[in-house]
Amino acid sequence: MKKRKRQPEVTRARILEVAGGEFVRSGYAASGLGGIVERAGLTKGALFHHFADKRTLGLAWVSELVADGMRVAWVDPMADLVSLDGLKAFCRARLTAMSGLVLMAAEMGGVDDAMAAAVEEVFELWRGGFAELLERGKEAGWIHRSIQPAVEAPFLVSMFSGFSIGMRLPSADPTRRAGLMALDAYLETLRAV
Amino acid sequence: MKKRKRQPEVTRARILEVAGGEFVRSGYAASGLGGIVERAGLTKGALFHHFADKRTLGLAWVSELVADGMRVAWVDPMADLVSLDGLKAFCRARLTAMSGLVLMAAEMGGVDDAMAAAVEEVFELWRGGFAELLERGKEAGWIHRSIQPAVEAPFLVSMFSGFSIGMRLPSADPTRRAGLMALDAYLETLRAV
DNA sequence: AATTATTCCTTCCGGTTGGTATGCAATTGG
DNA sequence: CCAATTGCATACCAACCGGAAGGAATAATT
Repeated sequence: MKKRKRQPEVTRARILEVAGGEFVRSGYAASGLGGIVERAGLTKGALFHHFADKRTLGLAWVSELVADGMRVAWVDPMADLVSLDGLKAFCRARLTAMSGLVLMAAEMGGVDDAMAAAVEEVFELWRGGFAELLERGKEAGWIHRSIQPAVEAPFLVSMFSGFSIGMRLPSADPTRRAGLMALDAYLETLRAV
Repeated sequence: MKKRKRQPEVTRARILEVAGGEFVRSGYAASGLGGIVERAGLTKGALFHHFADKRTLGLAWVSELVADGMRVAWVDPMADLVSLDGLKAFCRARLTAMSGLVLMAAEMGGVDDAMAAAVEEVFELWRGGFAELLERGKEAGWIHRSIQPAVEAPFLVSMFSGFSIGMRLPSADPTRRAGLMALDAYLETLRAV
């Protein structure tokens, strides 16, 4: 059982992971490639072998890791939700799970079109997940018939984006808790009568 | 009537304004001081005369211009709202008015404590404005009695933060419009019966 | 075994960044 | 009217940035 000494995809994944960590912590622009490769225990040579430039690295992170994270943290688990109370608990638990994506969205808005498009795709995944869930909930009878999934989904995504931002700030705990209460109250409006 | 050649506070205000524009467009980290003074038609000498360093500049922008903008764009006009329909129209019109603040919040979250605190203060202004408005609406009878202003306000602020992020992305128009429809529907739940 | 291609590292570079040192004109105070 | 201070510009710098070039090690192919 010999250990491979060159494992390209492992190295690539490692770079992506460390870079993503930096992006989430400090933002894209504030993250230096030097710091990234240092944390990864590599050098710039390795980085530039796997990624053409910083933009490509950021792009790969969004469309690979973040997109996967979206599926794993939101879209897939939603398939298991079978009640409004389940949805409420789920939302509460996942509140900040996408703060990296939201940060990227804020930063890339008017700066880099390709990046903004990649971010938008992940948001579309998110919205799609919610829409599908709501549709299922209507059929199963625990979401009110008057709810239009395609209308409510973008609203939900905006909301969770906003919460993700808020969680990055040093808000007082009562304020945070109040937000969660109101979130619950809103989700309650989706309930079938 | 001689024109003054040195107008310190005008210069200072100009720097703040231009810097803020850059921060909003590209983010704080991605905004270079060189570009800022160039756009302002000044030099670094002027900038560093008025501000100790980049952090101080950013801090001053948030706690002066952004805070004032919050009052002018949200808090003050809220005093004139006397109906839920008025509130709905107002919210629609102001959707993106604070995208700069939100961006700053996202970027500064875990990076700079002082900056995050300054941003948090502006968010607190925002929440306070909503809370006061809802309180007044309850007394005036166009907000439902069951609404707790201190609970709903943080939720509203999170929502609008999220919408501000979304507006920076190249989302399809139907998606945007759907979000607005759902926003209206949510605001409707605040109405007195 | 020899050759070739891939993977990763070392080293370096030009440009840009935030920031400083200094000089001098405009203003202000006495 | 003169000295002191303020307001801003010029010139400059060290550090860091993203990125290029090319060499060494490993894997694949023959």
